[in-house]
Amino acid sequence: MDEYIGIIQKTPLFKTMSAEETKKAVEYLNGRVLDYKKGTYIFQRNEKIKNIGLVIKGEARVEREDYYGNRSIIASIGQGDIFGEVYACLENTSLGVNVIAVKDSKILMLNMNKAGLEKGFNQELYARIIQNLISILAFKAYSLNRKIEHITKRSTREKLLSFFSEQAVISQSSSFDINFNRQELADYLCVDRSAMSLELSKMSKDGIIAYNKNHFELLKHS
Amino acid sequence: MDEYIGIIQKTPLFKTMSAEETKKAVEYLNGRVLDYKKGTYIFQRNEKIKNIGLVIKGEARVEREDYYGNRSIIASIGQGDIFGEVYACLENTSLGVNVIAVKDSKILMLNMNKAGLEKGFNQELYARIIQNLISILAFKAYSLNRKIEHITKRSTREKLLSFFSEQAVISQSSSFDINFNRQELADYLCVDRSAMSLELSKMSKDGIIAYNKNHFELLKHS
DNA sequence: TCACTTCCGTTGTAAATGCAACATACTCTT
DNA sequence: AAGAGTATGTTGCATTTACAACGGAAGTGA
Repeated sequence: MDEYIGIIQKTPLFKTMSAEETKKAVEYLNGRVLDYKKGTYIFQRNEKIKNIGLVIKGEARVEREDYYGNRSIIASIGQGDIFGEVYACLENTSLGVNVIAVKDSKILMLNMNKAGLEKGFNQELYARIIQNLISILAFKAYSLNRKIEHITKRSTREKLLSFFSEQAVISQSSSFDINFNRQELADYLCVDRSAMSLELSKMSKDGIIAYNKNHFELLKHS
Repeated sequence: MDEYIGIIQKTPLFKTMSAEETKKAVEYLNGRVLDYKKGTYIFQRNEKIKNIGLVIKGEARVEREDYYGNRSIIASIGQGDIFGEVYACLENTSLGVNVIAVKDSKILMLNMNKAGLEKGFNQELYARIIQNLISILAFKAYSLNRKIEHITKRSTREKLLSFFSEQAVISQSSSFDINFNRQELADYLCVDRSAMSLELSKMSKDGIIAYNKNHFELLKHS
């Protein structure tokens, strides 16, 4: 276990913790490192999970299977990423997705039960873990909310303006850089890349925005 | 305060608690009932909030203001609903929306700081509040995730099938009732109601689904 | 410099969507 | 049963979008 502490420590769940504290925390949470062969299930649909997974080595994939058996990839999970935290915190909800190892992987399983508090563990440390968990969940809800706000806009132009407007507010300036390339931005906003490029051109012609590569500026209009 | 315990107790934050425990819990969380006149701000953009609000009486509205000053309504919050829980749990993120009283309102403000744990409060009770908070946040992330999965589908038909497929999986049956009427379903999936109705007809003609009012059935195809 | 790749913008076309307007069906009240 | 009001289905049309295909620009490595 000790050899992995470096990776473990970097995850948001153990934020603000020293290596020593992380080690203790992992112990509190009943941490166990499990090996999964490429192609095997880590979590399976309809399971009720109580553990959060943390990828120490390898890679996993979250897949959803619909009514017809069609599979679609929801997310890829690499080293240092955690998964299952939402379902592990929902007692009455069984997993709606499969998590599969796409390479031979080592996964740290952490039991997030409230049990820890009662067993005379270091309470201050436990409180920090819980605090971190809350931050992770809150940030997730926050991010998803922002995304939904953009993609619920009906037209490509509105989606772009919604996104740009947010960026402007965040950077407290009418001009800002974005972290997406065109394809990524199109995926994020759920539109076609070329259609988006076209719309960007139009918006520029209409004098609403100006841009150069990944630098954008909102021009004063309404 | 005591007169409101009935309302307070019903919120998810105090789930599984008796009236007596709820009273204690509110005390732990430094609960204060504040009055807001119609039209006044409860929370304002750029604030860093530490309190969760709970509507005891009246009604509030969450609004976002974009770069151009245009306002749009994000949500309405009525008696028994809580708000601000996501931002209150994010230390470094200031509020991106305004919360405004749309009627004269009484709001219970609850301080969710980790402070409680240290001050010799009833630990078991505190743990349950935290557990409830975690459940609320996890459920929020879960719900948003599901919605995003549906609305990121590119066509109306795919969105509908994504939604129906989930309903089928949930009810473990190919036929099920839905809780939305057409307009609500259209809003949820971010499509035009009439276009959606048309698509439903087509899907029925194509033999993919059968439906009557709010009862739907997925027919075996791929 | 020359291939090679990746990213981005442009064009044309077919298809999907939003929108408005109307028709029909259902619900509720009196 | 009548009538009002609401929910749902249908139609036609204008617009938007996705998709495919291409060309140019910029970056990379030999």
